[in-house]
Amino acid sequence: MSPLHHKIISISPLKQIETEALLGAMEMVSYAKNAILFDTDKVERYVYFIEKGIARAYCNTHKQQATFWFGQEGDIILSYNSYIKEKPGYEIVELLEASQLLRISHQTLQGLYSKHIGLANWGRKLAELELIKTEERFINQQFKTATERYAELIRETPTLIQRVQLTHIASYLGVSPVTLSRIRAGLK
Amino acid sequence: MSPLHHKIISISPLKQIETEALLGAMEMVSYAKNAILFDTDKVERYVYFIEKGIARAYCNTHKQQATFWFGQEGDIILSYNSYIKEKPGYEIVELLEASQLLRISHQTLQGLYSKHIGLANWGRKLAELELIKTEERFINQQFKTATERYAELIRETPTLIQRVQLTHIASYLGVSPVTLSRIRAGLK
DNA sequence: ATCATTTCTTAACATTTGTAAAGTATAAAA
DNA sequence: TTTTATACTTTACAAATGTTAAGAAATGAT
Repeated sequence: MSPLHHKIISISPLKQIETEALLGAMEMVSYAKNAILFDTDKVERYVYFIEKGIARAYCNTHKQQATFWFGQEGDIILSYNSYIKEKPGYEIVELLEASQLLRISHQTLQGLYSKHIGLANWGRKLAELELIKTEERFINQQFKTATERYAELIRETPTLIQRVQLTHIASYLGVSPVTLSRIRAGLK
Repeated sequence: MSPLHHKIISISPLKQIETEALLGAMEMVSYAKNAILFDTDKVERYVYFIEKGIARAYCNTHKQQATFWFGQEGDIILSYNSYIKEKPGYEIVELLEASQLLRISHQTLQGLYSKHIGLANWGRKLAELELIKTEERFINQQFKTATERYAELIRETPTLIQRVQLTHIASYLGVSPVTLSRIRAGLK
């Protein structure tokens, strides 16, 4: 069992049969660098877990690409908007490197949720963990300065800076590339 | 069955026995105006639904009270941080009016989740819906101006402005009270 | 009703951030 | 390698926001 498999099933305690049902329903897919995984105006049919690669989610606002999420190995890629509301998502997900992803269709997952109580609680825990992450990022975004957030980013995900171009980091931090340059110059 | 009860059980399809188990485990509690519902450094034991009243969640940052959430009738009050991690939350929840809340203990809820698959999926849906809300607010916060966000707030929750003082609204929008005054003056 | 307190607005000034443009560095392509 | 394109930094200036302080409005208490 791969580290990714292990991470997926350790989200919540599962019975043997539930583990097999979940992992058995997943398949590995490969994408080239710069591939668009999700696009706006499409209802996304799959949930993905990143085995290898890096992903970026962004919205197209007034003439800008507004980056609001990065995913690396072990992270989940999921349009909750598209998934819950069964409407086209507002986000675009792009793969910044050649990537390998583990995927499972929403339809299959729904079937598993309605059959196995362990998997229903697994899905609950998954959503709850994602919610905490989003909530923490929201609070950080609103009440810390861009300088503090950049320092945190370096501390907590130092590899990200090396793998992602700074224009995307700037957008993610909610400042212009110029301001990010000034922040970086000031921290030296 | 009250409108709040109805809203709670319509989150996800439940069997009769599940509906009864969930609603039967809830109790109504009353709080005075300005009561502190959650405090930092305490692990919160209950989840609340607002029957009547209005609530505000905030963090204490460098000399500021940073408001990041308001709840009104029908909304859920839940410290996911405290709940999932079983650690003290970072947030304080204050009731801005005399309030009536429906509550259920985390412990009871966990028991229901492990017994009834319908309730496990109800809890999943609940977390997923909260996640979408948080995600949307995050994106709004990062990529819209304070003026746009204030206009949206008036459009979508007009009663909020009347029930909550503007310093809290300003904090919620991520700007100073002075800037909010300027925004309001500009929209006339 | 009157007084005291709190909240909101307005103004002046300082600071920060964005925009535009130029230059430098890096990476990709021929 | 040379050329081309892209990404990053720096500068100068404009626009927006924060801070402080003062006055107006609203609220609460006696």
